Amino acid sequence: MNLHPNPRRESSRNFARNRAGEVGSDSRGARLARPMVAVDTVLFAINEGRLQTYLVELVRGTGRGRWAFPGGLVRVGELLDDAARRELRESTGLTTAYLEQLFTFGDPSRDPRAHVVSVAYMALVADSREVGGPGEKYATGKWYEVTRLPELAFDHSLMAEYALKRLKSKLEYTNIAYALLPREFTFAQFEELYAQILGRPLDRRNFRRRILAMDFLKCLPHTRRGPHRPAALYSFANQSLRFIEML
Amino acid sequence: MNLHPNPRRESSRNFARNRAGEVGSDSRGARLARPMVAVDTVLFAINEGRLQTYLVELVRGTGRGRWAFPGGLVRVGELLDDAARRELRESTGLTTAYLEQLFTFGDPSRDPRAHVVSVAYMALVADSREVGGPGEKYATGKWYEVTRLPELAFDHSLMAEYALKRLKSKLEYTNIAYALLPREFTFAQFEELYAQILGRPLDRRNFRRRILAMDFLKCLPHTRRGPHRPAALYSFANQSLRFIEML
DNA sequence: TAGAGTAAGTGTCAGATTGACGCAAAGTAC
DNA sequence: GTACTTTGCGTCAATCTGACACTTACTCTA
Repeated sequence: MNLHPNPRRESSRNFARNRAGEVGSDSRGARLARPMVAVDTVLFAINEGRLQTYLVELVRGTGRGRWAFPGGLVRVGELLDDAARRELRESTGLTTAYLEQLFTFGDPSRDPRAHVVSVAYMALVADSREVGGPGEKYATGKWYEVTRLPELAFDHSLMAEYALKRLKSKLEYTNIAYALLPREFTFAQFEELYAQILGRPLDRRNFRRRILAMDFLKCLPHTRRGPHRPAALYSFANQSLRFIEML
Repeated sequence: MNLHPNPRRESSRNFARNRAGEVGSDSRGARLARPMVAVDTVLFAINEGRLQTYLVELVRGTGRGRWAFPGGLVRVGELLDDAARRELRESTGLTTAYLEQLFTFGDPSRDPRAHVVSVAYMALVADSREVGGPGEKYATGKWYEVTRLPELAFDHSLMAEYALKRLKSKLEYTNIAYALLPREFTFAQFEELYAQILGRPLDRRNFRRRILAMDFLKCLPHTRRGPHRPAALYSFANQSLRFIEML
């Protein structure tokens, strides 16, 4: 990050030739004999109390007609995070979302057409209605419950698994839930979110005690009124990722 | 992972052209306008009771004379893990080591010569004496204490930070220490390893209680004899990564 | 062979945390 | 005002954690 372009730099072209030579080049020539770099993003949201993820239907290439997470090639000069954000914007219209790098999948056979190294991301949004159409690149875009995904293209089911695992574990020791909830919410909503993602019921009283001890929620002065007893409203003290102190 | 090369695949060349067109191509032509993919490996070992990491001195290019973690470009058709293993073998002679993917660094300015996306790995060896010379590619190879690293090339100090953080946290909830210890060891060695990596002293009695409760060590029938009271010898029940049950 | 030196090995107690458990309060709808 | 539904809270027992110091077992040397 603290690197400055060197004034006496070699040209990119020469560098490519050097490095490719260095690693032993492919018969088709050094310039083509390189894997490509892509990003793919697993986008999560809670819809009607269910954890869902956004899939797009592929129109081109081998995966045609199959479902996948939105993604695409990284451009030269582009940050990985920016590439993920750009692809997400192009395929969902989202301009802001929580975004986190997950893992990089590089098996040369993961895409039958070419060696594409894909950096997988996880993204979170609070309101799936912010997500527009699938853009021009894909046929359809659709939310699926994470427990009922269709068959996915490439190695995207691995990515799904990985993303869910990461989300689960970050729920336990960070305030990451802020990215999946509206600005104000009841404790019941909050608890349902945890139960839904962790995939198991939680004891209401113990859960409340544990969460309030973590001290990242603040109780708002007003309440949500409805057919039953009014519910206190809460919001997050920080709308950015915080790690909970663990000993 | 469960993808098979498609018999009716497009040629790699066409695919590259399609995809590059799809993302909006660079002025110098689609084929060159792609980031390169590299791997870099942060290798750890305990030497004389200190956590150290292996650095190589760069001979070519901009970083010449500076220190860096061993790494290099990924070849077409090569798994990322294999690339990391290959580079590690070429620069240290190591044929086996614990290896784990850490994070992918893709800032286009991280290498002033070209846009190189680097997948960082962490590797662990039990005995640094297994590590031979730096191979042909580098001028020198040397072990440095993690607390006293020289200035590093590229963004490698970020990688170092990242690797150390990962190692610390995995110590807490896995048996990863097996990869840094000889087959048999005393409890004192084990404790020193933790204290060294975590960077803080541990209470011997509490630590022993906690570790033995995790139940991944087995006490061997023989002891290490020396000038003082004989020490019981231990070894790991599993020589592969296990996660400790946490509620 | 006895005493000094050194590292190994062990137990307790107080305070904090966790998990199991059920009932009263506050609204709306009829 | 009664029924219904959701919210919101407290206690107890068991477990876990962190602080804390002395005894044991061996070697070396005088």
